[in-house]
Amino acid sequence: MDNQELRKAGLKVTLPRVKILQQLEDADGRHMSVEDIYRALLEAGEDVALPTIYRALEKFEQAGLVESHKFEDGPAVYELAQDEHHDHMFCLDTNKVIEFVDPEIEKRQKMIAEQHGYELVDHTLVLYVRPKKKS
Amino acid sequence: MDNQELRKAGLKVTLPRVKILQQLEDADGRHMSVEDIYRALLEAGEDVALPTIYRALEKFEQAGLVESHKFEDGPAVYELAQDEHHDHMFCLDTNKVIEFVDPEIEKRQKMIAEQHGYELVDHTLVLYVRPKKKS
DNA sequence: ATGAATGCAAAAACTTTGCATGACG
DNA sequence: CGTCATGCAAAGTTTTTGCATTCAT
Repeated sequence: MDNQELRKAGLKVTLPRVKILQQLEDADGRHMSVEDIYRALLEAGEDVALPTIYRALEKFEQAGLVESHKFEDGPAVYELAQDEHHDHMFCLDTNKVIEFVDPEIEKRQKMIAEQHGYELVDHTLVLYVRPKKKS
Repeated sequence: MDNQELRKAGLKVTLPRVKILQQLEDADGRHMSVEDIYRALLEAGEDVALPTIYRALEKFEQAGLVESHKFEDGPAVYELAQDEHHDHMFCLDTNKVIEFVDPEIEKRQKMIAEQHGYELVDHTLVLYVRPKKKS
């Protein structure tokens, strides 16, 4: 099943790639770092080298299968690409990541870029938040 | 004059700190990496160690004197803190950085955080753009 | 068979830390 | 003077690269 995804993306189907993709699927929305994937595979008895994971994810991203993000400091994290674009909210207390979309914000970004004579290629928007304290 | 800024911020006024702050002032809006500052100081005949620059900027940022940003990959870049908050547009062709503010986007960010039960502490918004191609 | 992917080791890029010395207040 | 900043060297973290071997098609 992953094989189809990879093949469809024009990527050679190898065991490491299938396993890495599976990890992201099993993560079911949670964002994983390369290290996370590496350790998860180790525990599953699969021994995949770190550079392989970096290279696979790079390919996956180029193919549009996954997206990477960098929150605050720390390593890049990866998630399966979803149908609709979304931005992220990062909770500074719990490190929890929440996804959201705001059509109005999206629209204005495009508008602002164009007002400056540019074409909007991509954007990153991360809201750093804390649980609202009840007063 | 920088001395006042530093003193006012409760920071000990040392030669390296003054020189570093000067570089950011001379940069006049352009964002500088630690390496940029380091080399600029070297060329100016000032010999300041890299860790000193990192540590000084860390202090400056805590004191609200400077802001740091990370665009795509590459090193963190620093700029003098300005009165009003702003976001950034990063040109993928020229690496030029353009600053902008959109009150509507600001408002909606806050709203979205609150709708999810959070308090908006900070945010990063970077538009990655390319010069509009004339068709 | 051929080109691409892997694994290993090594390096690169950026940043931080430990510790002895020196400077600010 | 006591404390904090500095410089140096070394290490830490994350990511990339070179190269020989293996694998997919």
